[in-house]
Amino acid sequence: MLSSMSLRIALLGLLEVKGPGSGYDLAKTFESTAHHVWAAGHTQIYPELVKMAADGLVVAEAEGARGRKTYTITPKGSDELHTWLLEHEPSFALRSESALQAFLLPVLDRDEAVTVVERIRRHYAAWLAHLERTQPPAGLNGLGRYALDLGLAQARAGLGWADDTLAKLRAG
Amino acid sequence: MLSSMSLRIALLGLLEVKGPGSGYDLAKTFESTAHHVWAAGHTQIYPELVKMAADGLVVAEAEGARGRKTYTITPKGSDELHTWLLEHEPSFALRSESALQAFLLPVLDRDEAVTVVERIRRHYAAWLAHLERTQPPAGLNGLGRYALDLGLAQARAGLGWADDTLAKLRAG
DNA sequence: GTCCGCATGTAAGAAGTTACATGATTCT
DNA sequence: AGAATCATGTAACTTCTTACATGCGGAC
Repeated sequence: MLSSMSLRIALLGLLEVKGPGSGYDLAKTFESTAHHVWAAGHTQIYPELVKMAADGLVVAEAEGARGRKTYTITPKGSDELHTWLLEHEPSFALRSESALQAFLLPVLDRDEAVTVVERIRRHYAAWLAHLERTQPPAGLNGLGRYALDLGLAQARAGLGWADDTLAKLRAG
Repeated sequence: MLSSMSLRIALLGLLEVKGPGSGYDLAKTFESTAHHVWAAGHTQIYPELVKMAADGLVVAEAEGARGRKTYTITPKGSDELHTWLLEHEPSFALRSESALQAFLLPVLDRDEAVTVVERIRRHYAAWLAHLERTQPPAGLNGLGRYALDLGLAQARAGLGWADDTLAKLRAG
């Protein structure tokens, strides 16, 4: 077993809850439901499904129009999903461009720093607005509802940080 | 210019504030000060410095014991750093294993979900404790102080989410 | 019939991880 | 002398991004 393979896990989760689907379906669902926890486009998803099939985590039935393949999760795939959830210690490999900008603020003079923090603030505000518009998707058996709460909490924390920091910068 | 190159920027920031240093110095400083905003080990840093030197963002003086090279930021490097800070729109490419676990919670039964959230809670608690112990490093001219606040806010948000979620799971 | 969205992919390269390799200095 | 830590690197691999390529089906 490899160390990360989070994309696999996310795909297995969608297949387990939504039932069988094509790569295209998965890519769409990914975009609309899982994008804020793990981003991945179709160019990453298609080859990954092929590998997962080779590893016996999913099965593909080649079928219908323009070579559309429908993937179904196997018992082995379901096992892998549950094992990962129960046993994998999530890594805190943080890699955030806004946090990096925050880190580097002291190299700027005050006005520049204000500009940068205002932009970060707008980003958090936009993200928060987006999440507030997002309803936990129907037909997914609750999948994503807890992550949505987490996202909201993090976005609000970021927004609060930006406001505090702007106040500090303007006062100092 | 490439789209991301955040590692370069982080290194330029350290060189600008701390003054010249070797790859080893930078790797150490990275680990102790910037790790919570952008993780990178020496195997990534050494080759990157070579490329940055080739691009004229830093200069290396080969010197002293065991081939230790000291890198100094150039005006061009400083330019690049400031331009990035002022102009780069940070991307929100989120990729968090804990958020993914949160997303997938509904595939588990209640007791399993509680176990997973408790583990995530421990992680946020450990992170928070670590950040609370961390003092904004002296000798770095304030570098990292704002990112530290941001990290604290995010860790507290995560901890709060875990507590709320545990309450919900146990009540439901 | 032609345009648009559906649907599937490949290829090249950048970024990041893990494991390995090597030699110099300092401490005991 | 031996151990620990300083200090630098390479190689192989996985993961992710960007750009390109292709063909079907329905709408007009």
